[in-house]
Amino acid sequence: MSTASAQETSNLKGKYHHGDLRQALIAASYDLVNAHGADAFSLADACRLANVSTAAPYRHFKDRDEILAEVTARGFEAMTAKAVEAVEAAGEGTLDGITAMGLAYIDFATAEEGVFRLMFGGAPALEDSEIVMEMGTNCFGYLIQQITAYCSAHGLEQDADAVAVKMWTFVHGASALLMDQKYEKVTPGLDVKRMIAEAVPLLMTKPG
Amino acid sequence: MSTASAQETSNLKGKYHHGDLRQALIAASYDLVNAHGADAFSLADACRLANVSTAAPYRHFKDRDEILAEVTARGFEAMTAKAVEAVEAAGEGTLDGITAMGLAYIDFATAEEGVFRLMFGGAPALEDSEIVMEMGTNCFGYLIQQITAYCSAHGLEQDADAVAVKMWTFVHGASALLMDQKYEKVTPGLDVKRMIAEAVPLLMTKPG
DNA sequence: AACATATGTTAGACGCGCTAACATTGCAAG
DNA sequence: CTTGCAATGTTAGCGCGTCTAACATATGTT
Repeated sequence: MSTASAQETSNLKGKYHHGDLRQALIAASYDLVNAHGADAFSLADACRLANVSTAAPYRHFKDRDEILAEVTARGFEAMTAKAVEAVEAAGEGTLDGITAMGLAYIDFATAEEGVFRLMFGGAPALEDSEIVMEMGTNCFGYLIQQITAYCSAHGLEQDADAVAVKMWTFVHGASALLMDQKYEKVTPGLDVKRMIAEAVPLLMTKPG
Repeated sequence: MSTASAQETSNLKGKYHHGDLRQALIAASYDLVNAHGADAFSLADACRLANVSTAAPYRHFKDRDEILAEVTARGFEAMTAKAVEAVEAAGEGTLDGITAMGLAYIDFATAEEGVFRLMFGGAPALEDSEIVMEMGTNCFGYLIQQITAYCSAHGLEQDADAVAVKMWTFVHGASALLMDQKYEKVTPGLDVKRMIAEAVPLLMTKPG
């Protein structure tokens, strides 16, 4: 989702109606959030990137939060795409595929840290957005699908939902701690990929 | 009897030089961060709570981040205390104790959400603080201690560090997703305590 | 060509972080 | 006790950000 073209689209001739300011602002905001975090993100910066005045965004968005909600939605979109791609490469309905999906989640979190934090940062205004919520369930649904496929293919009778929740929990925790560099401060030499690969089968086994 | 007016919450008597503004500001900030999140936290609000002008804090703190660092440190302190207490109640070096520590972690996250988010929100200015870092390692060290005790008592030869990291990862992920109410949106009836109680033994078993 | 609509601009209100200059209090030494 | 200094608090004000209102320009429909 890297869009250095945020300016390109705006500079068509000396136009003074920007080609598609809405998209340009979303793209610019996405990059800015990734670069400096959502806290430090300012609408004004996005405006400078798009070469418009600071009042221009309000023709397209209600307020700052509405742009961030849009960025959040793009984030879920991108993450889901990355996860699907990873699974397809490693094999659908396989343990490798499921592990790969977890790793893709973590990769996304570290590669697009700012946006990931926004997606899971608990800004109440964003949580309510229809589109954001739908994207989230989509992504999780895909995980359940993979686990169900694996279980039924191997005659396991685990509750796929329960397994999926544990998996998500673990992978999300790893993402968060990785981003915060908490691991390094506490267990310096940790191999995260290996940890995930170990934990996935463990969480797959039936408890009790 | 009550000679003093009603405004003695922050201080003794109607003093013009606030008794201990530094502590009062930290306490006010702690509460505000918990109430509205670190993003929405404004130094000005804390000043109003303490009945001082917005310039007063700068006699005690370099800038806003320095107050937040102090709040963060208090957070780690409180969390560690809660964890230790929980372990001692459930039994040191036992599986129940270890599980209880995980639950205490989650309890803290949901009860003091704003501060927890601050502790793990990845504000780079705060990460460097000596005191914050020390508090973090303290808390993790205690977990390792418990796991080591349990393993040696039961003749298990797992790497306590590896187990501890997995446990922390899982519990931290659960905290994050709980705070964001992501579980409710995806698996409505989830019993989180039960999930933790199931996952702890699984993560304790040796991989491979 | 002319109007209506969409889109962008300038001006400005308001709040926040932070600094500088000024005021007051408490403490210590004469 | 008084005097003077250091600590602590206040008022004014700059710069920046969000957002609104009034004004200006492009687009396209008739």
